[in-house]
Amino acid sequence: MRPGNPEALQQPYDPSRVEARWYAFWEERGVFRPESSRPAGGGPSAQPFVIAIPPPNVTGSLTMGHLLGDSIRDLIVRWQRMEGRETLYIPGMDHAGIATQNVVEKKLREEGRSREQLGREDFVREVWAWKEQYGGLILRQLRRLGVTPDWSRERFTLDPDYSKAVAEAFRRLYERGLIYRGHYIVNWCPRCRTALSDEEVDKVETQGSLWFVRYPLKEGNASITVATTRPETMLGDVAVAVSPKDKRYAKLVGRTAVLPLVRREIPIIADDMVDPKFGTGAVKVTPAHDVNDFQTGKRHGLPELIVIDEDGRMNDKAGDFRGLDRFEARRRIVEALRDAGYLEKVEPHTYAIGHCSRCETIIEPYLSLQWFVKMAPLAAPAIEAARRGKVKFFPSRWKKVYLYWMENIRDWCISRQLWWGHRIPVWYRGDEIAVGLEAPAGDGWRQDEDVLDTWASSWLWPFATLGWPEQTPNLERFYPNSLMVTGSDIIFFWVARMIMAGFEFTGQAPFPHVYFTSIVRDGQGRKMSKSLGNSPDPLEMMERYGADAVRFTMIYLTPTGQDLLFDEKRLETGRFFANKIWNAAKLVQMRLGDEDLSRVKESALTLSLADRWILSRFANAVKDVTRNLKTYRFNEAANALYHFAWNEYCDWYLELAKPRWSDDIPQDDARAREDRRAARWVAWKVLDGILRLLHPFMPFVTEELWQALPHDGECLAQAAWPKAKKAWFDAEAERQIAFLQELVVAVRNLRAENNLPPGKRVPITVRGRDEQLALIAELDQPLRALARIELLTLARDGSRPAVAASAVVQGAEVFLPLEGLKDLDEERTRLTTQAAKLLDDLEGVRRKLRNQDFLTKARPEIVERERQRLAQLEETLEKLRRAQESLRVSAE
RNA sequence: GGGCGGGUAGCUCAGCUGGCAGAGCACCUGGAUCACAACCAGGGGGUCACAGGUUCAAGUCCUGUUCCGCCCACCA
Repeated sequence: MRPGNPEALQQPYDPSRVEARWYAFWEERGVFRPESSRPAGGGPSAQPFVIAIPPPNVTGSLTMGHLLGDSIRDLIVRWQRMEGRETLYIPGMDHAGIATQNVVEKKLREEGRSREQLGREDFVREVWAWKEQYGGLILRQLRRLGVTPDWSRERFTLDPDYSKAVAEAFRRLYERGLIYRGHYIVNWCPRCRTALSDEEVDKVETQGSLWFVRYPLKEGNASITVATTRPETMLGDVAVAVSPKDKRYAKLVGRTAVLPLVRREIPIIADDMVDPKFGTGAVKVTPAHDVNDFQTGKRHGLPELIVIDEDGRMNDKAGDFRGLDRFEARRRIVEALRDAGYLEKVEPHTYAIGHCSRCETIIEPYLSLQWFVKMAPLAAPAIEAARRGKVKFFPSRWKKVYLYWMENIRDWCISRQLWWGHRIPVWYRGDEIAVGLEAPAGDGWRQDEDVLDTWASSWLWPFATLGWPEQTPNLERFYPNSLMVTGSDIIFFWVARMIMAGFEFTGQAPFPHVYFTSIVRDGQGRKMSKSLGNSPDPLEMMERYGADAVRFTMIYLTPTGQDLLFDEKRLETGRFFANKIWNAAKLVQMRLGDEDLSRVKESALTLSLADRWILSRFANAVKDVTRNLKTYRFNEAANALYHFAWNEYCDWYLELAKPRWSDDIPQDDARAREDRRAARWVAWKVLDGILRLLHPFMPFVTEELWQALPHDGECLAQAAWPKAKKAWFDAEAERQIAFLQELVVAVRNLRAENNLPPGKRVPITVRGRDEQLALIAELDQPLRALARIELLTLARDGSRPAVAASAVVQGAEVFLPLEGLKDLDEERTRLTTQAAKLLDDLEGVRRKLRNQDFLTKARPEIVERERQRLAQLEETLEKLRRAQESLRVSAE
C-alpha cells in the first residue's frame, strides 16, 4: 500500500498538529471495541484480554498519578490488541459519596444555600445536575492522553443496573448472615457528619499531653489517679479500671470513686485490658467515646454515656460544658480540674490521632447505630487465593502487606450518614425488616436513611460492569478480568475488597494479576497533592510536550516498585525522542524511492553485513521489549526501545545505509542498485517495526508516521505486534559490526584527543588481521563518512606512518598521522595514561588466572573469557608500547 | 511497637541468574556534515551508606549497624 498521508513530514515535529487528528480516526474505526481485535475464527482457546479502569471519582480531574496509571494501562491494552487478542478496556466513574457530596455542599454554601434547606430529594437532584454539568472531566481528559477504552461500555457506579448489583450484593450478604446492624463505636467525622471505615482514617503521630487526674474515693480521704489523653471525655466516665494483677490497687477494686467536677459516683473495677505499667495503672472508662472502653463496658455491664454529639460539641449531659466544641471543652475542663486541685500533673505524650482522610478533621470515636459486614468469612478465600498464587501481586512484596491486613481484618462499617450514594436497601415497618432494592408490597414501609460506603459499590467493579448479577454473555466472555493496574494506596480500600467480592459473589478471583504503579512525587519527594499545589497540570504538560511525550516519559521513568520523583524537565526525554523518531522517518521516507516496499520479499534481497546486523539487533529488541512488558518492567521496555531506536538504528544503521541509497547510483550498476534496494527495504522494515513497538507508548506520532510510510493494513493501532524472527538473529554480524564500531570510535577519539576538528578529513592507516581488513574494506564507504576519513590505508604488516597517534582495537592498530603538528605531548600523555590503565587491568586478570581456585571452581566459559581478555590486553599493551617508542624516537 | 522499601556519578535513577559499574539530565571540549542544534562527536566524574560474613569471585547473597521514606498498630 502506498503512503496514506501525502503531506510532507514537517520539521521540527509539532505534536499538537499530529495528536489532534488520530483519536477520532481510531474511534470511528471502532478500534477500541473488543470485536475489532477478535482473531478471525478465534475459538474458545483465544482468551480475551480484559482490564477495567479504576473508576475515577466523578469529581476528579487528571493528576500526574492518573497520567502514569492510565499510560500504563493503555500501553498494555494497545500492546495486547496488537498481539491479536480480543481486548476489552472498561471505562467508568465512581460516584464517590463523601467527596462528591462535599463538592456540591460547598457550591451550595457559596450560593448561600444548604443541603438541609433543600431536603434530601432536592439535594440529590442537585448532585445529579452537577454531575451532568461538571462531572467526568477526567474521562474527557483521558481522550487527550490517547487511551482507548470501549466508551460504549462506560459505567457509573450509580447507574440503575449497577445499583441493582449493589443492592443484590447487600441482599446476598444479609441472607448469609454476613451483614448486621448494631450500636458500636465507629470512626466519626464531626465535619462530614458521617461514620467512616477504618481505612478512611489517617493516623497521624502527634505530640499531645497525658493528663493525670485525681478521682477522690467516695469514702475516706483516699483517691485514685488516672492518666488520660482526652480529659474532656471524663464527663462520660462510668468507671475506673485497674489491672486485676496490680497489687497497688487491689483493695480499691469494688469501691466507688467520685468523678470530679460533676460529682457522679462510679465504680472501680478490675479488667485485663489495663496495662499496669502505663501511666498510673488506672484508667478512666468511657464506653461511649473509646473503642477499648466500649468493650470494657460491655464486659462489665456498664452504661454508655454519650457526652459529645455528632458535630463534635459537648451535649446536654455535659453540664456546664454543654455546647462547647470538644477541644474548647478540653481546655476548660483541664482548667477547672487544675483550679479545683484535681490535676496532678501533665506529661508530654506522643500518640497517633485519627484524621478524616477526606477533610483532615480529627476523628471522634462515636457510639452509633450502623451497618457492618462481617469480614473474616469473606477474607478466608481471598487469603487462600493469594497464598496459592491464584492472585499474584507485582511487585510481589505487596502480597505480604495484603495478607497481613486480610489476616487481621476487622468488620467493615458500611453505612454512611450521607445523601449521595446507594441508599441502604433495607426497609422497616414496625418490627419487620425487608431487604431489597424496592420496597416490599404493602403500605408503611420506610427505607433506611443511610447510604452505603462508596467502596461497597466499587468492590463489585470487575463484574458489575459486565452485567452481574445477570449471567450476561459479557460476563461469560470477559470475566474474570486479566489484570488490575492501580496504585498501592488503595490496596485495602479497593483491591483487597474486590478480591473478596470476587470470591463471594462469583466464586473466583476477579483477576489473576495486580500491578501496582509507582506513587508520583515531586522533585523533593513529597506526594503530589492539590493542597500542596505541587502537582503540575497534566493538561498543560500534554499541551507543552505532547501526550506522546508525557506517556513515554512517565513509563520510561517509573521504577518497578519504587516511587517516581517527577520533574517537569524530564518530559524532554519523551519530546526529544518523538522528534528523533520523526526525523528518522523523514530521512527514510525521502530515500525510499518509488517502489512499494511492503510488497518486497526479504528472500528476494541480498542483505549486506549492516542489514544483517540491524535485523539481528531488531530481533533482540523485539524480544527484550516484549519480555519486559510481560514481566511488568515497563521502564525497562521503554529503555530498551529507546536505545535500540536511537543508538543503534539512528546512530549507526542509518549512517551506514546513507551511502548505499544515494541517488547517484548509475543505471547500469546492477549490484549497487540491488544493494540500494536492500538498504531501503531494511531501513523501512526496521523503522516499521520500531513504530509498531513504540505505538503503545506513543500512539499518535507512530500512527502518523506509519501512515506516511509504506504500510500493510489500514491502521497501526490494529497492526500486528512484531515477532523476533529466528533467522534474523546473527551473532556473527553483531560481532563484526561491533569491531567496526569500535574502530570508528577509536578514530574519532584519536582525532578529538589530538585537537583535530571533527569536520576535517584525515588519512588513516589500519594494520590488522586479514579478517579485520576484509571487514573494513566491505564497509569502506560508510566508515569514511562515519569517522571522517579521507584516505583509508590497509596494511597487513610493517608499514606505518612515522609520526602518528595510535590506538588498538581488538588487536588491530589504527594510526592517525600527526606530521603537521609540532607538539606531540598530548599524544604521549594519552598513551601513557592508557598504558597505565591497561597495566592495572592486566594485573587484575593475571591475579585471577594465577588463582588455582578460580581456575578449578569458576565456570569454564568464565575462565576462558578471562584468558582471552588477558591475551588481548597483552597484545594491546604491546602495541601501545611500540607506539610510545616510535613517538619517542621521532621526537629526537 | 510491628512490617516494608531505599541509600550506586553533581541530580534522578537502572543494574534481572553473583562474573569488566551503566543511562538520562547537568558539566567540560569541539562542530552549521545534505533526517534531526529538540542534533552530532569526544571527555571528566564512583570508597556501590558503614562493618562483618559466605564465595574462586559480591553493587548483587547472608548478618549486624546507621540514615531516609512509607505502611500498619485499640498503651488510656
